[in-house]
Amino acid sequence: MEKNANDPDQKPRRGRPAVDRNGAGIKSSDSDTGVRSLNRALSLLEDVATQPQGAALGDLAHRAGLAPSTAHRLLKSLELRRFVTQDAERGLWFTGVQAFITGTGFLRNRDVVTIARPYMHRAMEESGESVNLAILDGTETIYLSQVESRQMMRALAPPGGRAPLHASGVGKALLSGLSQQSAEQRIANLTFTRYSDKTIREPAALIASIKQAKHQGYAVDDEEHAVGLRCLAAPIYNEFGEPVAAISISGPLARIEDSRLPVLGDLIRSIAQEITTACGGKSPTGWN
Amino acid sequence: MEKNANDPDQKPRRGRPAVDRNGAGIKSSDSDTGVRSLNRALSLLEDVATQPQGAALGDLAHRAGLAPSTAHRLLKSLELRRFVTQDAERGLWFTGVQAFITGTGFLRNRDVVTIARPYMHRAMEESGESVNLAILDGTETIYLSQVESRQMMRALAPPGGRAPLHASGVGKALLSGLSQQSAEQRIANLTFTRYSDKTIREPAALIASIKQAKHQGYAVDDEEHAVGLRCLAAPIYNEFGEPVAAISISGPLARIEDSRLPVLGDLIRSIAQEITTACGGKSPTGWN
DNA sequence: ACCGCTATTTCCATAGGGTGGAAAATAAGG
DNA sequence: CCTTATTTTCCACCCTATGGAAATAGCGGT
Repeated sequence: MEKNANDPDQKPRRGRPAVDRNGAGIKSSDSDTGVRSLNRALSLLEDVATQPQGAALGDLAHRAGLAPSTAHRLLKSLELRRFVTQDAERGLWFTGVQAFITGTGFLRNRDVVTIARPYMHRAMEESGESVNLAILDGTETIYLSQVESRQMMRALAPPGGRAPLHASGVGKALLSGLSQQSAEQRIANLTFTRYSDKTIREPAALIASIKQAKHQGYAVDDEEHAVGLRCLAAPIYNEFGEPVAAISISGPLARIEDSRLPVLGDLIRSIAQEITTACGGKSPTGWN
Repeated sequence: MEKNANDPDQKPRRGRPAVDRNGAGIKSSDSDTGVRSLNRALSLLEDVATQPQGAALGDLAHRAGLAPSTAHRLLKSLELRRFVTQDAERGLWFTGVQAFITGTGFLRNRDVVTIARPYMHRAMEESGESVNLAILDGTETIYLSQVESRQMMRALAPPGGRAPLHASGVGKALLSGLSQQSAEQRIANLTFTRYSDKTIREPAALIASIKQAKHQGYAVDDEEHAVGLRCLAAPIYNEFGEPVAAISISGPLARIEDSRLPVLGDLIRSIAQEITTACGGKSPTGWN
């Protein structure tokens, strides 16, 4: 994915060659490129999606820098296609089914999600904790699917959610799957946001942590993203030995004690290996 | 959801009242309502999402009834926001990350319970019997919500209550939604507690009953849990085709006669299907 | 109960922008 | 090498999205 975004060497395809109109690939905030009404509608759609409690027309219009009437027309148009829904009583706007259905089209391409599903179930059964699958996207990871633990208290990583590379099990696992060079390159672009006292806040420490992860085959997030939350993760490789996804087990500190770390670590590592094999992938051979 | 579509009794909200401009709530195919460019872009987006192998510009334009140049402009605009991605080598279009992220906003708001509610009401009205929603939890099912019948004598399944997998309509419906392998695995762990003369007490009989349920699309509990109580149930699936919940109609033997079984069975099956769709789920494709 | 106040929804004249045909550019096929 | 298929760009026209204003209706204070 995202081949156009970062690959400097793309094979030319048919047709008149595309030309980079705006200097860099910088995403202009709203105007100046693309179809205006579409851009605005997508802004509204994204905004609505980030408001679990529902969003009011006025606020949406204000945040998008639009006149209420314009925002209203676009929302009504989105509603017609079921991309958003309006609450009948309070008039608040929510994300609609069609947006979800369309969005999951993203998953159909990557059969990793489908293939991994039964393995994730098994990992949940064997560990008793929630199991997540995530992919790399720039300086973040994005959760694609989750199998929830049956415990009352359980970790939540809703599909579509994001996690930082430097402060998540899946993030460190994905980094550990890259070559040292690519990993350090990505690390150089990170902003080390602090989430807890234990959050890694400098490149050197992160690189050390990743080296250890690479050595033992799984990455550990020990309350680095949220207090009381521990997480063990391992990378899944494609046929080129590139990490395409990572799988993780996450649960409360109370249940994931020190003594269980090696056990669960080995579990997640071997399951990641199985998924890699099932997908037709292989672990990277060139160890650098 | 869809409160505006079928609920005849909506509370009026603030502002100028909405007026149904086009006679029925009929979704006009493409034009005549809404912002045109947005409609067209959403058509393209939906189309792209249904093409796991990627879609070519020409085909997309043709299917949407657009000039290639127009389709291209809209797609480029969607690409800018990462709602679609273009394969660098072959120029094919795929669903983008942002569509996925935005779409999952749908899950954060409205869960199965909320979405199912109006459908449960309808099922109650059409059947005259109590309607229940339950989820799978280990070797039991848990009732999440109920719409009570208006009859004097009616079945009660209070939210929070539990029912065994082998002796309840919802239990058997949930099992029928699993792959045969997972189902038999769970059945192996059951203790076949006896509730009535008709309670199924051995794995083979349960498997047979579930196979029939899978075949006809709904499960039947014929006084297997309580004497005089009959129950018809069907599974609700998530986006992975996994059964996440089941909906059931339950009432006294006196009212649910043999002749009504197929009728009510079809009712509950089709309503479960509707809820599945409304939740963004899909029936399992790979048959065991 | 009355009266602002605020928020949503509709309407409409305007002009800004989306549209589609055609041309340009390129790869694939014969 | 020439033709065909496909993508991408360009541009003048005219349709359509735009946003201010009006209409409608809760909400809250007095």
